Amino acid sequence: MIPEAVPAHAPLELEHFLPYRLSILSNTVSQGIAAEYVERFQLSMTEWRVMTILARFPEVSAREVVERTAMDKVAVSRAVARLVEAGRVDRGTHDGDKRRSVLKLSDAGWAIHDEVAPLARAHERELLAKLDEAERVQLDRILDKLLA
Amino acid sequence: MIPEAVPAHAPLELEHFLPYRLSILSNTVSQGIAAEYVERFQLSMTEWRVMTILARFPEVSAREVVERTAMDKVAVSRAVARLVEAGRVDRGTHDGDKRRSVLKLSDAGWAIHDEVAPLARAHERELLAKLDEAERVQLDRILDKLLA
DNA sequence: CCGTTATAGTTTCACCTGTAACCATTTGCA
DNA sequence: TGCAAATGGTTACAGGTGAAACTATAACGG
Repeated sequence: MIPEAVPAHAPLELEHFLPYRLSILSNTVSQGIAAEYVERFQLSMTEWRVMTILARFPEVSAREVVERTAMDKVAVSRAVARLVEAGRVDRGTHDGDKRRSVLKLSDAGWAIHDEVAPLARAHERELLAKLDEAERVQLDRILDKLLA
Repeated sequence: MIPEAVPAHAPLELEHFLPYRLSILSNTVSQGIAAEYVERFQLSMTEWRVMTILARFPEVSAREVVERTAMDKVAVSRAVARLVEAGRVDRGTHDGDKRRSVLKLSDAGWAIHDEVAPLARAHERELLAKLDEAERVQLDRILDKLLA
């Protein structure tokens, strides 16, 4: 038996470690977009996410927002409270179930949405411009699988 | 001129919006891994990240950790402070530059590293198992490009 | 040399976040 | 019916986070 050298410890190589790379990429991208609206509209990232859901599915309850965004229910509750406070979202009560809220963008909310959405899309395009068409298709398929 | 209907507003479709999908995926994966060590070792995600850097690049300064992780310098400072406090990292001072710290894992730090690293790798394997070999190669190339 | 500027790292502050406990309402079933 | 369990949503608390200000040391330029 030849004596072994130091057992090596096998450190992770972060630069090839998928969860790490995803985290860096996601943070970079999201913060890049957020930088455009956080200051300009005093709008947090969670608030913006809620707004995008309300834009796409009007008259939903807070619970549906939670389901559709995978955000924490407390985070949604607070984001909605701030949006209502700021006059960007109208909150009503569901007929027949007084627990449920009914949320929708106000005119002011829509105005902000219509300014921010194109900025967000532009960022996405910029990101995707780094890939060729085949790669874009591949990425889409891969994300579908990983998110399933 | 035919009067237009409602101007449409063109809401983002989050479920096809790349930054959003990346964010969901990244959070799911990172939290899945963190769930394994946060409770068990009283170790935060930022502390673990610092440890992985120190495992791979012994004797670095806090600044180098910042550069390699894209983490905030304040976050690193605090994570290091807690790790030192817990006896998992030894902090020295650089010869010839008293501002710089010299960080490395202690034996206790290595022991934790050697337990957590395989768990992290197992999670990565589990995630990648959803893809076939061609897709894994594609994903790697795509991430290289997007992160460049 | 000596004063200005830059750098490594920490502290402070104001805010965001998740967990758990909570309140009000509704549902389910005995 | 009527009461326990479930559900929608908020509040309280105990951290975590980044920006900006601060301290100590080092580098630079006259």
